[in-house]
Amino acid sequence: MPAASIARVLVDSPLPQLDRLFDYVIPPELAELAVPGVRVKVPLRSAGRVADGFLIEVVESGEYAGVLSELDSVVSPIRILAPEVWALARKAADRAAGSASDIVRLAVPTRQVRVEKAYLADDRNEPFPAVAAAAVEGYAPRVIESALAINERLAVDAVPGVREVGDGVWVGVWAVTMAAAAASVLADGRSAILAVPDYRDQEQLEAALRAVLPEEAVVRLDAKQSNPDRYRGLLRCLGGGPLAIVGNRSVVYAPAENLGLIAIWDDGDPLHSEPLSPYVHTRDAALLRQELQGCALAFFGNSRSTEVERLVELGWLRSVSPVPLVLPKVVPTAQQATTDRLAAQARIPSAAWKIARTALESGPVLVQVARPGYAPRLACADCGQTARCQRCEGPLLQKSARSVPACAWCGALAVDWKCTNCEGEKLRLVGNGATRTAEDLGRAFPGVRVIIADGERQVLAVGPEPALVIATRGAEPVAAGGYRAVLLLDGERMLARESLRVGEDCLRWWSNAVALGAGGATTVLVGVGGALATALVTWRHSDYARSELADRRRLRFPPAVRVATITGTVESVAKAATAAGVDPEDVLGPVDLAPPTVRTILRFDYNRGAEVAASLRAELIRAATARRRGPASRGPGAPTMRVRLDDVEPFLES
DNA sequence: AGCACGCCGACT
DNA sequence: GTCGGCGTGCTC
Repeated sequence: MPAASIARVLVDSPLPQLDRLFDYVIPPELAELAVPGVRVKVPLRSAGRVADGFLIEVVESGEYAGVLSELDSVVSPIRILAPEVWALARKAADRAAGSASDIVRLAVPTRQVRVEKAYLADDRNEPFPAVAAAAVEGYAPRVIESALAINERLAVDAVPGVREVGDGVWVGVWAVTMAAAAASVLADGRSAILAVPDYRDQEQLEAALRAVLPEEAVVRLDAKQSNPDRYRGLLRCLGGGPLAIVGNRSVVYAPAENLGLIAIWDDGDPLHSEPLSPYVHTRDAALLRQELQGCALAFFGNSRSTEVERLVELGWLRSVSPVPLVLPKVVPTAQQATTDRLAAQARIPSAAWKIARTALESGPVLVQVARPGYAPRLACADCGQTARCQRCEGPLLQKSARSVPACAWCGALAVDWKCTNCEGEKLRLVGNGATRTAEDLGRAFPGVRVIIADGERQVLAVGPEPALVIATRGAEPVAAGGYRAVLLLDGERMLARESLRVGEDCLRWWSNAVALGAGGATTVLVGVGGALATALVTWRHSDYARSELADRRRLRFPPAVRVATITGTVESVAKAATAAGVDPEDVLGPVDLAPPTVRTILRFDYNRGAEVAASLRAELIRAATARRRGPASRGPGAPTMRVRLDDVEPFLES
């Protein structure tokens, strides 16, 4: 054993100026425990103050010229931060101009002492079962399996539809495909990481995995779990055998043994965008990890994001489509006044009403709407001005037919409401929420059961019996046997959202609803035409993504370019923008947010990414170190500078 | 973040 | 000649 080794330690602190490794002498009594990956405590700055950290590496001689302190203690012998996860954290943080410890915090949940003790005491650790490969169906034979075996990177168009994977349990075919892909990797003795945006997808994927893998081969790591459960899952990953690790966004940082595949479902879903600094998107973390570890990588989706399409065009990802192609039947219908009495009652085109009526004879029908509640907006009955809360100016809405209108922001009931414009006292309902649509449809289809599924009333699955299922976008339940028809009612309203990504988002919402239909089911897209309707009807998602990406290139919008959003004082933002050295034409702003905060957006090409991120990072450290400098940035009111790279919605507020 | 170091104004 | 103001900078 060498006389005095040095431990290089990552201190667990969000401060940008501490985001590097610190050297400590390993005292002889800790020599055996001090190995890479363990949690440690180290003295920092003043004697007596200890900070938590992770031991990253043990070296013979460090670069630090000064006098070294001693490692205080090793918290636990478990090497909880795997070396490849550390490498990923460092790389992801650098790309996002953030701190590696912020990523490590996502990767390693807080320590659970009891869980750890139980794990260490239990040396008969669960065995890792042998796994048989399941064929990936719906594509050319063995195309996906062979690609995964040689660590290819794929963009896979999902097969629309649903399938039964257990006793009355139905899931999207995509989940069956991903489970089979995972099984083929596990059968090869390698692990698979499977990332899904939300718990509804998670439930489906887990059900599909249970059908092809033994229970002990599946580990879940998701935000809905309790901390001890997550920690137990993480320890299980360290066990040494091949596993399918399922979870949402931060599962991409799981310490998978012998990683063979990272698979991501529906990468366009905004839930894949990490809301915590440094805001690294699951897709980007997966791409970095694939490069570092050389495993297979696959993006699965019913639609295609412009980001994935860009990588396909670059040749970084290979596009794989189902064989034979599965084309759902989609009919666009104009939002026209109808002469059909019952259809008029339901406020839907008569064609849609007729299709729904026929379909309801054999099973459930899905109706997708944009908003929950009864009336999403209220207006003055006399002058038409949007009604606002008299206390806080928030918009009024009505939750059910007989409830009193209330403020969407503060919840205050709008009693004794008076129009600020014309003194009118009567309110008029504007627009239809899911509840109101449900009432209207219920009247138009007497005797049919109506089920409402939205954020408040979550329904994961419905049976094969005839029923009208009214769901807000993204909250659609899976129907046993698939829906016999799908009505996309609020397309026009969904498109009215002001966002760079509206088209892409709408196509994703609609496609995910279409994919829940049974084979042969008809989807009616109401009130939408043009390129989006064409894309849905032809089911050529890559064509749409390609033309969308071409538009973004023309306008220099992401993902054709990368963007950095900088907020802070006028001076700090201007300084950071200048230091980044991007073309003046690519500096957008500054625009005023809440004074004295301003925001500037920088655009830059991918090949300049590392450079720009490093320069913004340096500026952040400077701003954090030299706080309270000029009189303008003095005091606690001065906003701290913030940097966010590759925001999904860079041109919108918040 | 904390906390020490350091360079100018009022004091025994 | 010294005590202490807080502005500045570092943390192995």
